[in-house]
Amino acid sequence: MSVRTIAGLAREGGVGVETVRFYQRRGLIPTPQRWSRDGVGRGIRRYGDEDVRRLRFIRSAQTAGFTLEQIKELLSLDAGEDRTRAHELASQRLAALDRTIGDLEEARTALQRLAVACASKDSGPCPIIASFQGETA
Amino acid sequence: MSVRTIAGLAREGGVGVETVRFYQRRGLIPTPQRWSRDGVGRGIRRYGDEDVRRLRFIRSAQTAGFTLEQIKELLSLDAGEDRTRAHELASQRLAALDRTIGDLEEARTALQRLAVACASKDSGPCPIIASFQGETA
DNA sequence: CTAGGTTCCGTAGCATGATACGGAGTCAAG
DNA sequence: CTTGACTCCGTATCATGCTACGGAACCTAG
Repeated sequence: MSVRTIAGLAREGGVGVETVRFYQRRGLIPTPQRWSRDGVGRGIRRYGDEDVRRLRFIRSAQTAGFTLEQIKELLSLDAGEDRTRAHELASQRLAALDRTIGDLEEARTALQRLAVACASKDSGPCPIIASFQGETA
Repeated sequence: MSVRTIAGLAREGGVGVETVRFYQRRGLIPTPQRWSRDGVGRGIRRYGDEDVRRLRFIRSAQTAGFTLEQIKELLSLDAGEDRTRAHELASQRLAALDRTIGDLEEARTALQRLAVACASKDSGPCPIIASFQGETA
């Protein structure tokens, strides 16, 4: 497939149509010209594979923890020459991501402690707050 | 230390005073009675160690990905008898957390690919979007 | 050529988690 | 017993990322 409407783009990107529009308003995705084959009306906008790639990149970058503003910058960098800036953004995010993953693994430990503590059939409350004590946090 | 004002509580919990108030309004932290030694005015509220523990628990639980609403439930469960519900909440979050950690590790790989790709001194744009392709997503 | 599903677009509203403001009350040091 | 910092409280505002609405234009199948 090579050309699609906004609904197709949204579907392939795994988001809703309104989300695509939202990204367009924020300047993350270009708003192509409206186009009609027969030249009668103003037509509707059509999207290509490049738009799908951009949209998917946005979702991935979000998972990596970039804000939409940063993603916007990354997208502009993708076309530019500023390797330094791109590297800087990536490194910073990588460091932050490692901290986050560490925090999450710590949280995971506490959560498992909690799950175990509340699994037994003993009566009485399970120590929810206490399960989260003793963290490096 | 055993008794403190809201500013002390906030400091020990690592949050701002307004955040403590916010949690009180949401019912996550109790609002103690106002108290004045000399019985003249209406006094101010004082907070104990238990409040500090609750506040710290809230921050930890947030890291684990619970929403404030869920944390509110956990806090009420901590005093109650419903081990089943507590276990359920913990298990669900644990599963979600594992998914998140997995996603983040995938993102980390992509990010590292990006950092490496943009580290070389070659001229020309570095393939930011392309660095995020080929994920399991 | 028409019916009804899409698209377009501006604007409004929502969910979450804070953060700020302002004025009156309270406290503690000097 | 004043002064300056802190507290209290209601209400307002913010930041992020969507999600919804409504009416006119557009497109396509029958």
